[in-house]
Amino acid sequence: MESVPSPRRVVLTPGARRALDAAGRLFYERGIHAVGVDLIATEAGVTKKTLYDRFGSKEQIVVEYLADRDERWRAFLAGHLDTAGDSPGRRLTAIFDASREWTAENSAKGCSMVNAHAEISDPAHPAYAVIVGQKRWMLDLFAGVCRDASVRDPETLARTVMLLHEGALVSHGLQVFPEAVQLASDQASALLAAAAGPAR
Amino acid sequence: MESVPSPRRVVLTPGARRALDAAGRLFYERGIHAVGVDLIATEAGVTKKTLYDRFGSKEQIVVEYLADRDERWRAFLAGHLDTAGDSPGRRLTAIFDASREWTAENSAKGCSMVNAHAEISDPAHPAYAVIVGQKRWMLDLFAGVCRDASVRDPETLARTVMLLHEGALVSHGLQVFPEAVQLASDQASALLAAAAGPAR
DNA sequence: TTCAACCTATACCGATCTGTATACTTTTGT
DNA sequence: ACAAAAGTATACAGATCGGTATAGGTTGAA
Repeated sequence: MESVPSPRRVVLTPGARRALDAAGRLFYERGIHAVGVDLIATEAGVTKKTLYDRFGSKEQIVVEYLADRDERWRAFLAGHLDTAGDSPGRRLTAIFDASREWTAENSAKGCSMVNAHAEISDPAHPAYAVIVGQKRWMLDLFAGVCRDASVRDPETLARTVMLLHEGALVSHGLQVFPEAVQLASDQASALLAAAAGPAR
Repeated sequence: MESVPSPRRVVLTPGARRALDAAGRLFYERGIHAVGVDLIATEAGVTKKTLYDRFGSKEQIVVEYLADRDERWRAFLAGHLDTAGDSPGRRLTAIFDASREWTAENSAKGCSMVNAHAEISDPAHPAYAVIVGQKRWMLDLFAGVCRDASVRDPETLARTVMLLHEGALVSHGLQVFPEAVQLASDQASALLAAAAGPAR
């Protein structure tokens, strides 16, 4: 039903999988340009030859890193949505619950897509599509929930929820204040209830 | 009244000023680690010796870049706030108006502090204080406005406005949808009005 | 006038970067 | 059993990195 956005061309052999895991951790924690391929190889316990036999270039490792992380996030989110039922309110809460758990476990430094975007200047870079694709997909997801809630202006509400969500990821990463995702969740739910309530 | 948070130790001679301007543009557009000191020197029309005589290290150039940008943003914002009067509603609008103009002119790739944070892993890095300092200062600014509005829970409202603001900067930088800052402004104003309205 | 501050020009250093080459070993499916 | 795939180990290439050294030129104020 849905087109798979992953531009993956790499077969993940055991060595490639370990390399991708190590690269993902290092890229996220230290930044993409600050991590060299030698370090990735050492941390993964593979040789540089294996890296280049599987991925071909560092750029491709970066693309796989983002595509893999996007894939895992969507699967994690799908697990939460599957148990949320059909109520728009519950579905919205499920999304933010997933974000709260995900950020607590895997996103102490904020959104990996936003962070990667900070280091990539060329819009023709293949990672760009992955980054922008996830954001557009999240906006579409919010829009679907808002449309199902029969609010007056679902697109505007979805965009506002998107602002709260993105703002929470940033605020969490920079530790501006605690429980940012929970606050965003509460405020988004309140907005949805206020917009859907009067129509009932 | 307010302590100046700038950790600046550098005298900005004409050559240093040109270097800092070039570094700022390059760091923001391409990322910090992707820009070498040779490129900065070439673009600024100075020699590397001048760079190191004035700044001492690339790390210090990074700190000056962020501190300078923070300083210019605060001055730009102060200009808008000075003409806004004392009304909390007008002051909030003035902040978002400033953000809207600033992002349109100087922040096509999102918040420079957030982007720099993505490339810095060590919390002991001197740039960290500048980055986190600006976010905390913005939150305090929102909190002051909300307190003046006599709303029930000014701290929570300020944090919510912060989420909208940060989310708008990210969404603008990633071009998730157009006019993100304007939407954040409208939503923040609506929240303030809703929270202050019933008490009047 | 003289001295210090500021600057250009150029060459260099050791380290690190992405990527490749060569030779050999292990695993795996048929 | 055998061949292809996947892996290790190591060395190396060319470029670029941050940073330094040396020598000389320009400017402005005491």
